[in-house]
Amino acid sequence: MTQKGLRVTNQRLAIFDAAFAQREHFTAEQLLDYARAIDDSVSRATVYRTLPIMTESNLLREVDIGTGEKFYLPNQEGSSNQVAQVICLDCDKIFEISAPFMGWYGNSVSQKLNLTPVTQRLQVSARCDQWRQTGTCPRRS
Amino acid sequence: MTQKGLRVTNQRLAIFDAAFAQREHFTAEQLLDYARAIDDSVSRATVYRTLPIMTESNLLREVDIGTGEKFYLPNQEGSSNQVAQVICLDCDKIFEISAPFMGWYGNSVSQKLNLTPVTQRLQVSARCDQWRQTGTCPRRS
DNA sequence: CTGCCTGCAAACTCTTTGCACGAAT
DNA sequence: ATTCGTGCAAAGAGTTTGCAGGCAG
Repeated sequence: MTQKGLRVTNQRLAIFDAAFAQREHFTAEQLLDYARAIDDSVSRATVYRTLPIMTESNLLREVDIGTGEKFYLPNQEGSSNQVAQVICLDCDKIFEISAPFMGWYGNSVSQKLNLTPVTQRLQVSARCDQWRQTGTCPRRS
Repeated sequence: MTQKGLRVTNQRLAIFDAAFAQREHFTAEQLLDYARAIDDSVSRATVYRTLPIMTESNLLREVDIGTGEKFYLPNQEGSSNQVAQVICLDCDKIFEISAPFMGWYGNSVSQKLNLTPVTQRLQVSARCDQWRQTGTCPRRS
């Protein structure tokens, strides 16, 4: 791990383990809780200093849905950047959906400006009809 | 303007005029400056209280590109919600591009979850090759 | 040992809000 | 006269940073 001059500390290990144990989106504050359950010496500052390292290494993906706080998700192997987020307005859950057409779309849209696309995000806010009627959210990816 | 119990104040007029005079994206802070040039009694609080009124009335469109601050743009007539934002990573400019197929994509992605799409956003980050080579950004919508 | 890493707390940015005054209807 | 709108300043949420000490290498 010293490849890039990064040191292996107990705090970083706890944060890494906590992050990779998650199967759903989490916030910085939640990650702090999870990491402290492993090593209670982890501080908020270290979490905030470690998150950029992990996202820049493509270990985590950062998801900003415009709610003030950022969400993170472990980057599964094989998960590309061709992913759309569907946010359910009824249960506030974030679903990640494969969107293979997005690459083409980003290209087509960028070409009009003579630009080269780097990243692209499709974000859909949606309602769950079943939830509104029955009070239960049947489909949870 | 009293249709909805809203009062016509000099501050609101200044903010409205300042907003509609813009042809590019602006922030709340910039709008404060512009409005104060018209009526220097306008306060930051009033700008922040007026912006939600204008976006909910569809007079302005709110654009969040995940940089911490929100951007706003006067809603031109005929501009639909089928619009994608292309952010140039070199000049930080935000381009609004018509994206007529977005509705279909939102549907297709939501259907996998049995959800009904409400709003959708496509955001592309891109590089300007010409800017990186020549130092000038030739294409500006 | 050296220098990166850490916790703490303060600082920062953007936005929201409580309060008493002021102005539109 | 009534009620809504306003400025001010403080509060708030989420995130970043300066500093002195600590630990990996």
